[in-house]
Amino acid sequence: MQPINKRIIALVDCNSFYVSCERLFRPDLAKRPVVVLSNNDGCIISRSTEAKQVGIKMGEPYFKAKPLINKYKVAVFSSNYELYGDLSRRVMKILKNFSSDIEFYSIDEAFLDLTHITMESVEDYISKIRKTILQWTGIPVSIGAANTKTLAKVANHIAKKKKMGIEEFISKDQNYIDKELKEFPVAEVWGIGRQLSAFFHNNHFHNTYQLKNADNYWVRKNSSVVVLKTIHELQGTCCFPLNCTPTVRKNCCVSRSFGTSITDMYDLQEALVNHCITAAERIRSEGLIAKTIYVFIKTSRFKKNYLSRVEKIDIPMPTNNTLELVDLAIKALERIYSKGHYYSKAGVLLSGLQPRADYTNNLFSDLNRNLDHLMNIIDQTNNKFGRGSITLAAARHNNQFKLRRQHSSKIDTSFIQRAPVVKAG
DNA sequence: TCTGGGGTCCTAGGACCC
DNA sequence: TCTGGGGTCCTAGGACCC
Repeated sequence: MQPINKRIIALVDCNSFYVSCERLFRPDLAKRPVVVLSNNDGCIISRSTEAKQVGIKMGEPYFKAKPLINKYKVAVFSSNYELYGDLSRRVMKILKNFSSDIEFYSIDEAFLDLTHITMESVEDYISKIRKTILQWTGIPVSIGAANTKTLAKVANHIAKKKKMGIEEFISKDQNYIDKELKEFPVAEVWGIGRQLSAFFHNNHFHNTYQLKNADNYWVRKNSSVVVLKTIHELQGTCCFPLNCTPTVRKNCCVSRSFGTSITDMYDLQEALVNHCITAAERIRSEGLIAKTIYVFIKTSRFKKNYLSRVEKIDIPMPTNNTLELVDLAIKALERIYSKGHYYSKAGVLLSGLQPRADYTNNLFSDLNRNLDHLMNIIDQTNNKFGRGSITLAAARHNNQFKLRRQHSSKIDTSFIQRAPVVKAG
């Protein structure tokens, strides 16, 4: 029996999003291979189709990919999150016009509930979405539509290979979908990563159609409940509903690798203070307070004598106050620091987050009121005059920690001073 | 020389309690 | 002193996602 009112879910995914953002201001790169690098110009995190075709792999370290990059004259960009964030907001804003039920899944992806569209008009509708985004922002997207998120993901993968950039399973019969699933590698299913695909491969599941028909009991016994849900989703039963109201996050982590490794505790302290300031600002902007703070430092895991240390401190009175958090972070660092190691990364994780408004004040809460007020003033000032206009002395800026960012386009479409200049005539 | 950063959820195992 | 069963909570580690 067919369930009544089967959902129609579309997945809109921006093609090679970071690369597409950079290309907006570099039309000369439209047909050339392009890659975007992670922080510190470390790894390749976005590739144009042409870059994929010449064999550059996702996540590959930049220095390892350099021979190919030179050989094929690949254009290289450092990541520019101000630009990507702004373009993402523009794309999402357009999507809201097409459905009010929308889950913003990542910087370049969103699930839309299109149940209000008739089955017959789904193809036209998603095609219209695609054209509108391309016309209004210049960003190419692929769209897949199906009854469940997992199938919409499959459809999206197929859409990526089609010229029109769309694929829908809504008006198609089961034979059509099964035929596509037989061609679809298990490793590409949403929720099946490296370990699980190896596991299924070893157990003779070679395509997604076979996975879809796997024995439930066997799967539950030998794998996890998440995989079982994934299989139900492949069969067309919704197990991962759309999450349209953003939930309060549970953690906030700020960490960076250093441009060059450091040994001195006060250098580590300076980096951690900066991360702590960022993390505190972030949770304040979301109206949250933290119950626990973790501080971690580590040496390079690619070198000998890898060292990774973490210290957890439970905060007696949950807070989002920079001064208190920085104080705790410094204490934590003093406990875990040991001399003579070359540290390559440090970070702060604020955990047990809860809305400030939900927290019941106690006898000592009044003590914090002045500090809260101070934080408000600092946040307002920094919003108005730019980040870091007011900061802590302990966050003094040392160039040593500056990220390597040698290939940045430096364009920021949300900040007029950094908009590109066009000269006429 | 050079190897990102930020999330979520599940599971197993230990501590503790009745 | 030893023993059983059942429950909760926490944590670390693993797997996944983008």
